[in-house]
Formats: sequence, C-alpha cells, structure tokens
Amino acid sequence: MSELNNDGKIDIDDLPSLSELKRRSDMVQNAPSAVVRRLPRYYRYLRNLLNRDVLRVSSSELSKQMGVTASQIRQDLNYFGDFGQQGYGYNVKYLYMQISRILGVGEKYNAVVLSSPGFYGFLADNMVFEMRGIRVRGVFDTDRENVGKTVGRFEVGHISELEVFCRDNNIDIAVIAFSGENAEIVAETVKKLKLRGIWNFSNTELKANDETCVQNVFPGDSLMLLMYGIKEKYTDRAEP
Amino acid sequence: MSELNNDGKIDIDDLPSLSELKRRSDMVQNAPSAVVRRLPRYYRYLRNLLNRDVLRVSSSELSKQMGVTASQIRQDLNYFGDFGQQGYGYNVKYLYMQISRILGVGEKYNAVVLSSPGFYGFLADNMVFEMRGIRVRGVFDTDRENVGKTVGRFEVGHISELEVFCRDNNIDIAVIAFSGENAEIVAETVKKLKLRGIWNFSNTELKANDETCVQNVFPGDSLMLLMYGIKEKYTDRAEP
DNA sequence: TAGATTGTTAATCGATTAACAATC
DNA sequence: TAGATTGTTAATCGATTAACAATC
Repeated sequence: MSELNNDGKIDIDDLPSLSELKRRSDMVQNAPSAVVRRLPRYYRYLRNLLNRDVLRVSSSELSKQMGVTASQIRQDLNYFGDFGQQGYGYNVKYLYMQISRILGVGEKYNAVVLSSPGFYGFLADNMVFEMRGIRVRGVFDTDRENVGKTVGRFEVGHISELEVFCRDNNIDIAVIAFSGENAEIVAETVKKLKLRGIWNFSNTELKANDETCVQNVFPGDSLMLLMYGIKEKYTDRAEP
Repeated sequence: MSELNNDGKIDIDDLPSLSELKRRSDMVQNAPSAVVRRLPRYYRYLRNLLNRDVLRVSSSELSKQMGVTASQIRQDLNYFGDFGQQGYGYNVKYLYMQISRILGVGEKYNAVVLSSPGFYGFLADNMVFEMRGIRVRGVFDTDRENVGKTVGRFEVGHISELEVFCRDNNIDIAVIAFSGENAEIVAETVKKLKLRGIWNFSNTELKANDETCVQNVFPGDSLMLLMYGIKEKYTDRAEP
C-alpha cells in the first residue's frame, strides 16, 4: 500500500467481448448460493474501506481483515466478473459499486413496515433501508394503541388499511414483524397482493411462492448459536 | 401416523455403554458447523409439533415440512446421539429436549440489553429470551431521553451504570443494538468485563476473543439477499 | 523491467444424498 | 411376523484451498 503505481481508474473503453459477457452471465446464473450469501459481507467491508478513503485493496489485505482466505475472495468475485487488475488489486469504489449492482442496491423498491413503532425505530436507527436504497412508504400496526403515533416521518396506520395502501403506492416489499398468528394472517394478505418480497421477523417461518420471495430472519436462532458457543467454550475449559 | 405401535416413552434403564458415550462425545466435538447451524431450525419445527400435540415424527415426515432431505435429518441428528427408534421414528418431546440440551437452552444465563426501549420491546414481544431460558436483568441506553422510561418490568438505565451493574448481577451476555461507534465503545467495555457472550445487532462486525463469544446479526444482509432474490426472479422472467 | 497480484485450473476437503442392513 | 424407519456406510456432489501462469 506504500506506493501507488496506478491511479485506480478503470478504462471505460476497455469493454469485454460479447462472448466474454455471455460467459459471465452464465457464471452469474450459476453463482453458488454459498457465494451469494457472502456478498453482503463483502459489501459491508468495502463500504467501510470506502468510508476510510482507501482507494485500493488486494485480496490478501482484505482476507486479513475478514478472516477468510485470499483465494476465496478472488474465486467469489470472479463468479461475477473481472473486477481486479494484476499487480494492483481491486479499486475499492469500483468493486463496491459492482457488488451493489449485483445485489440490486438502488433498485428503488417501495416498502411497508408492519410492526410496532419501536421495531421500526430500530430499523430506522440502523439506516438499514436508506443504505440499501429502499423507500419506506408506510408503517402499519395491529395494535390500535399505536395507530396514529408518529415514528420518524410516518404516522402509524392500522393494518386494515394495508391492502388499499399497497395498491395505491406500488409497494414491492413488506416487512413483517408481528408475533404470533398475526404474522401468518398478514403474510397471506401480502401474498394475495402479489408483493415481490417479504422480509419476515416474526416467529413463524414463511414460505416463498412463485410471486413472492421471502427472507426469514430468526434472531432467536443466532441467540441459540451464541448459547451453544458459550457452552462449548466454557465446557472445554472445565475439562482436563 | 394412523396407528401408534409404541407409546412414545423412552426406557430410562436402557443406558448406552461407556464406549458408546465416548464415541458420541467425540462426534459432538466434531459436529460440523453446517450441522450445528441447522439445530435452531430443528428446534423451532419440533416446538411447533409439540405445540400441536404431535407425539412422534419420522425423518421423512419432518423432511416434507422443512423442505430438506430425510437423509440429512437422520445424519444431522446422529452426530449427537441415537434419538430415534427403528420402525417408529422420533419421539417429538424427547428429541426437542435433546436438541434444547445440545444448544444449551435453559442454562440460565443472565443478560443485559443495551439498546433503545423500542428494540427491547421487539425482543420482548417475540419472547426470544423467555423461550430460550435467558434472564434479562436490565436495559441500558446511551440516550438520556430514554433513561428512566419503563419497558416491560425494567426501568431503562444509563449506559454509564453498566460496569457496576454487570459485576453486581453476574451478567453473562450483553445484547448490543446501538448504531455507530457507540456499539464499538460498549463492546470494548463488555470484553473488558469478560462477559461470556455478545449478541450484536449493531452495524459494526464485532470479533470474539478468548473470553467472549460473539454472534453478529446483520438484518441488512438478509434484506440485500431479499433484493437479490427479487432481482433474479423478476429478471429471469423478463428474458425470453 | 521487476514485483505484485489477479484470474483460473487442479487438488483437496467437507457436506449432502443414496442405499440398505439392522432392528423396532 | 410384516412393515416401517432408523443408523450408518459408501457414493456423489459442491465448496474451498493451493498453486501458478498471465499480466498489470
């Protein structure tokens, strides 16, 4: 990192051949899910480098930071294109942009958040939508207590208004964070409306169908893995 | 499932040999991380069966519900012991208890939640602690606005009280949900106090050390995978 | 040019699935 | 006993790592 022998710019005229583009698009279709699941983590590390004004990074430098092999990083990135330069490494901003594009950041999806105001507040604090280019259009709760409260720039609506709201506002994604059977009832509505995606934080596993993608998030699962990890660590020690 | 040829009870006197126990404990130590990461999902499905008063389940029945192969289920469970019976399947309650034990549910860890009241509310709504046998002892925030507010059975304390509180209350686990650099500062304190685990919801990846286990939860990662999934699904369709 | 580092192939490793003997 | 289903081995599949020629 001491001497830069390149200003980090990419030559826009140096376009790949059509057969090369074809090969790459085949690779992208075939990108193993293990690789895809690692992309968000690359995205986070690259954004961090970007925030620190780092211009370039090599696979070996990044591998040290992330605790994975350099080989894996090069292999992973190459499923999607030739983003690096021999002898130089990767241009941080360019690579960040490529990964953003692959993941679909900035696709401008419209979302509704179906949760208590507190949970929406947590998501808003973490800037989880803003940073991924998702536009939240409304917040709805099942609990009449909360309806009418203001959270951020939203007035919490009642869940019964959801169907009309989605149709009027071109909603793509529903974030569901209700517990119990409310989650399942709402999920049925969302699927009936053929929204494109459900981001599910409820304690019931939701299934995707032909129209609606689902990502289930079970915080409790990772809590249990933490408990497992602690048990392993402290039990091993107690033994001779 | 139509006829039960067994009452589902396990003969307490039918204990395995010492060499068998040794073999199993070796297996458990060697349990591949891919298997361990699936345990919480088994736990959830079994609890669901339990709630529906299902007495027994076969690997093939469970495989249909979970969308995995029966072979994987049998292979996974066998890393930890012989929990089933030929010709019968698995006793739901027994298997649920075994998986709970393996994961360390009910180890009675004491936890503090370091977050806004809203996020604590979400965790409480989902009963994520109660269901895993973790005892929350206090909630602390960095924001003076929130100090003194009541959430559930807690009065929110200020983060500056954390060190004394942890020492006085035998705290094992810290849940960190602050955004920005507050998360890193608090994580340092937690590591200095040698708590056993950090359950991290902040937007900075925290690293484990010799004393403190870490589970990072990045909701944004799964949101990006949802965006990726939507892009794939709807782009494939647009093509011929 | 010399040094550095990628892209990519081949080798290794680990995880999943298939198959079936054991046995409830 | 006959039917069902596990536990477990062997075969397959996929993911990771090592190595190095290509090349910036």
